[in-house]
Order: sequence, then C-alpha cells, then structure tokens
Amino acid sequence: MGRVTSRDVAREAGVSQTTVSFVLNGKDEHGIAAETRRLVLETADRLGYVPSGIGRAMRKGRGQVVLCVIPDLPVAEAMEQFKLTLGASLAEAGYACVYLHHAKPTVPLAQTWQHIQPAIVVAFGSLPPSDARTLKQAGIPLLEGVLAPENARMTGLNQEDVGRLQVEHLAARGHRRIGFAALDDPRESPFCPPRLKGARRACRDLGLPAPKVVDLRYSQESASAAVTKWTRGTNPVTAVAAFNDLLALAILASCRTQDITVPDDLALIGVDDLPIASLAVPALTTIAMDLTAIAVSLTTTVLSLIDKGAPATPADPAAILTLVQRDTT
Amino acid sequence: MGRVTSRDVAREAGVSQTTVSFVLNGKDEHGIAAETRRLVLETADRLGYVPSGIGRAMRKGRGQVVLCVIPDLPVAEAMEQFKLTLGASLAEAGYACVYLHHAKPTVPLAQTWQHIQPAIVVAFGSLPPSDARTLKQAGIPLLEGVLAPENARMTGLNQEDVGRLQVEHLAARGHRRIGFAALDDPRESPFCPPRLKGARRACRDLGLPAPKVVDLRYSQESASAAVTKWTRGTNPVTAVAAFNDLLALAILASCRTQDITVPDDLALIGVDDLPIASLAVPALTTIAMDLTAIAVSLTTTVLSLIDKGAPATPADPAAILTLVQRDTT
DNA sequence: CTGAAAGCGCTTACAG
DNA sequence: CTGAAAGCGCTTACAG
Repeated sequence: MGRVTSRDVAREAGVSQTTVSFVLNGKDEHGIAAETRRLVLETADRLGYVPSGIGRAMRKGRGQVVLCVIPDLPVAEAMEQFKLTLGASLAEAGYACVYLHHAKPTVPLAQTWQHIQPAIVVAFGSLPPSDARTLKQAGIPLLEGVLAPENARMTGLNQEDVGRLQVEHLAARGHRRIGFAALDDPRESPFCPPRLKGARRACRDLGLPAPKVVDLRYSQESASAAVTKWTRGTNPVTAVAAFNDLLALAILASCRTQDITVPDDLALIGVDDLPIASLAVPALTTIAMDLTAIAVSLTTTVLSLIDKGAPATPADPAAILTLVQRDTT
Repeated sequence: MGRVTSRDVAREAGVSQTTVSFVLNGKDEHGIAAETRRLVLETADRLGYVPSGIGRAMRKGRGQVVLCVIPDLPVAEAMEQFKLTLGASLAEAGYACVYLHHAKPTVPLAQTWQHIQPAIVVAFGSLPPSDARTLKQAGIPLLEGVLAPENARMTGLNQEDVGRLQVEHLAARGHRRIGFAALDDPRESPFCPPRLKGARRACRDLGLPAPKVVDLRYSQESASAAVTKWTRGTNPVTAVAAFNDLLALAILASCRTQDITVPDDLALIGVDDLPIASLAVPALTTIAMDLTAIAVSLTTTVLSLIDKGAPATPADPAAILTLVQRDTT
C-alpha cells in the first residue's frame, strides 16, 4: 500500500475530495456540517493521512518553503541560535525554513532551488547574477545581502554599530588612542570593513584620533607583530578593538608572551561573546548580539515579501547589541 | 508573463511536450533527430526555461531532495565544511541537500518535510517516534542517528576512536596516569560518553590505570576545580585528555593561574582543532577530523538508500582522524 | 451543504 | 522518429 491520499480519505469517509479539502484546510465558510466534519477528521486521522506538500505546491504554484542560501561564512556557531529562531517563527506562519550551503558558485544554484520551488529565497551572501535572473524569471522573490550594512533595516543589525559600540566603551574607560585589529580575509568582508568603518566614525564623533588599524591573520606570529606595532611605535595605543573574539584572544595570548599586562598596559575588546571568551584569563570583554531578535525581525521582512502584506516592522538596532564587560577593559 | 513551462517550449519549437521532455532529460534511446534536438535545446535556452521540480516530483512521486534534520548540536563550526562537501557531492548526483534546524520537537517536524517531500530524511539526532512513523508511512527512507557510535559505518567516524587516539598519544609520550575531562551537558551526549568509553578501553588495552574522570562545565571555576582534583589528590595524573578543545583551553587557562606548567607538569590534548587551538599559548595538541571524508562517505550511504542500488562502501575510520601535535603534549 | 471537473507541470507507456 | 493522452495529489470555481 502506497501513500494515503486525500482521495483515499474521501472514499473511506464516503464524501468527496472537495469536502475533505475544505475540512482539512479549515475553509469553514463553506459551511460543512459538523457531523461530516468530524467524520472526515476522524477518517484522516485513522488512515494516517498526511497531505502532500507537492500536490499543494503544484496547485498553488509555489511551495510553502523559505530557502536560505548560506555562503561559506565563518560565523557558523553564532548563526545556530539564529537558525533555530528563524525556523520556529516561520513554522508558526506555516512555512518551512531550510538552508542550502554552498562555497563557490559551482553548480548553478538553480539546479537546487528548482527541486524546492520555494516561496522566497533569502540569500545571506550575494547570488551569482545568473541565478538572481532565473529566480526573477520564475517569479520567486529574492531577498539578497541580508547581512549587508545597507540592509540593516531587515535584520535590525548594523555591523557599523558594532565597531562604534566598541570604541564608545573604550573611550568611556578613558582611552584615547585606540587600535583596531582587522582580519584580512575575504570571507569576512560582510563584517569586518563595516565594523571598522563604525569604529572610525565613532572616533571622529568623540574627537579621538583615528584608530590605528592593523591587518591580522589567524596566527600567533601575526598577532605578536600587531601587538608590537600597537605598543612599541610612536603614539602607542592603550586599547584595541578587535574585529572578533578569536582575534582578540590571539592578541591576548601574544600580550602574555610579550609581558604586556591586560588591561593595564593594553585594554582589549572583542565581538561575538564566544563561549571561550568567558573562559579566557583574563576573561574577555566583548559585544554580544541578540540573534533571536534579529531572526524575528527577519521573519517579518520575509513574510511581507511573500504575502505583499503589511510592510515589515523594523527592529530596534539598539536592543540587539549588548556590551559584555569582563576583565580585559 | 508567468513562468515558462515545457508546454511553452514545445509550442514555440513546434514539437510536442513529449519530445521536449525526452531531449531535456537526455532520453536519447528514443532516437530524437539531431536537428529536432538542437532546436529544442535552443528554444528552451532562448525562453529561459527552467523545469519545475515540483512538476517532476509530482510525477515521480518524490522530490530530488535530501533533507538533513539537525538538532541543537554544539558543533556548528565543525559541521560547516561537512555541509559544503555533502551538498556538493549530492549535487553531483542530482540531489539538493537542505538542512532543517530544530531545537525541541516543537511543531511536529512532519509539518515541515511535508512541504519538501524529500527523497530521504537524514536525522543527525534522533527523531520523535511520531515523526519517524509518519515518514515510514509515507514511504520516505529515514537515516537516523548518523552521529551515533553504532552507525560509525555510515560516516566512517567512530567517536570511540577519538578517545582512544588521545590516550594512545599520551601513553606514547610516556604518560601512565591520565585524566579525562568530560562535559556535563546533554547536548553533547552523542559525543562525550563514547569518547570517554574509547579512552577507558585504550587505557585497559595499554595496561594503564583507568582514567581519572572529572565532569566539568564551561566555566573557569569548574576548570580550576578540575585541575586541582587532577594534580593535588592522591595519585595525581600527568596528562589530561579533554572531551574537546574548548574544555582543554579552559583547563589550560586554569593551569596558568595555578602556576602549573603545561606540558611539563600536566600534558593536555583536546579534540576538534578549533581555529583558536593553534592561537593559544602554548598551542594546543588536538585531534582533527577530516569532515570532507565523512561527508563523502555519508553520500554513498544516502544514495544507496534512495536508489536501493549498490550498498555503500564504508570509509576507512583510520583515515578520518589526525593527531595534530603542538605544544601541550 | 456537497460534488464533479478542471488544471497546476511534468514524465512515460502506448500508438502511430 | 514523434505525438496524444493519462495521471501524480491537490485546490477551487462552479454547479447543483
């Protein structure tokens, strides 16, 4: 015996497919008799009927699926909570939210979303133009560059605010000459340059000299060299805002080997609030993001794009970032 | 103008839908004239025809989609490479691989995969029984507990081997009294207990005393207390195998505050080879997993389950784990 | 209050 | 070598 269809339910209950559909979709305005209604529900349950999403999608022309396309971002850990929340809030609205991971535009992505026929595609990076075109042609809405600064309204998250908040905190602690640890990695381009820009602006706004920027890689040598540049040159800095916690922790380790005391000789602030941040000694001051709020905000944007319903209500950016002060500042 | 269908292509090319389908699916055994073939391809291309996955799925009874269900695992970062590889190798076989993230079994998952109608469901955790039942009823194959030790053949990854490898390395460095840092967190239950078991067995096989196990949490206090237990009690240990790098790094920090020199007073080995592991001072010895190999291995398992084709060729577990020796052992 | 019928886009036996 | 027709499972205007 194959899968149970709505026709099976109809036959078994002695009604028409139409009635089954009406009952199961709650189209009660059609005025189904209470008894018929009960009978259908009972029968469907007894037969273990599960409606075919494909059948429905075929008829409706589009699946109830939100497809998120994730490029090779180095933020996996932080996104986990985000994914859970986005999935849950979209599920409430009757949509499934699934993720497609890809590195290089290898096989055209079209090959993939063809199989899904999503109601919308949410691209966390940017899609190859050919894919964007195909989507448009198929009439599937595309939400692109979710993480980009210019789209901060969608998520309520503006990367520039992150850098700004770091600098403001350091300034409040009395620091005037501030270093910025940038990461020289194209994968981070949606994040690092905007944060640096925010830090630069904050310095300007506060009347501080421009931050002393050093490009690092993830290596001890690179971190050591950076520490030397910040502390030994002319105009040494007294505090460093790091692009993220990982970089900050590498810098922290380098300070130890160079006998530079944190935070007395050099203050340090990261971003992300990684689990390891609170375990370091001294524990790392950092900036945490409330990804739950971001996900909820994105949900409203997505739904409004699908339904052309009410426009999304933008989240309050201020509420999303939190300074987590520990022992390095 | 709405989406371009195969009927549009047929009309425009002056052939039948049948011919269009044959050409586009490479059913050349039907002997399509070369000229007709060329014409169809050219027309499809000109109109920007993209076949509807839903139409095909409807006809075939199942979508060309592999749905991976991911519970709230704390291994996100490590899975990233895995996802990319799995996605790429399944794409080669003509399947799209998408991920569904969920925390608690909130909404029945059925609600979701209904929308997708996948060819197979791959559950990284275990599914609620009701969902498993519904899947079976719908005739959708389910691959459950991919990460569980008893299914090591699917992925080629046996968590027990991880603990064993740690102990073997420490023993080779001359250590006889070994501690094990376990993590007291249900989210880690697919990983931590098996690794500990492997460590225990390795100790037995090597004629060493059983490992001195301490349950930790992710906190400095917890790590400090553990270090004290290992180093101050009767029968102090000379080396610790930590469940993962994060725990190992917390222990490393605690050693520093307690003036315990690593590796001379206490050797330390982690698991995961996190980016931060090589940035710590001293850099952490750890065990890396080749997730690419695991993903390839899983692909063959998945495809064999879909096609009932040739059984999967299991990967060689030995090839997947690599000892990364650095400065803590 | 309920049902017969059409149609979403595709593939494939079958007929020519 | 090519096409007309059926049917996958659903929803919904329309008819009664």
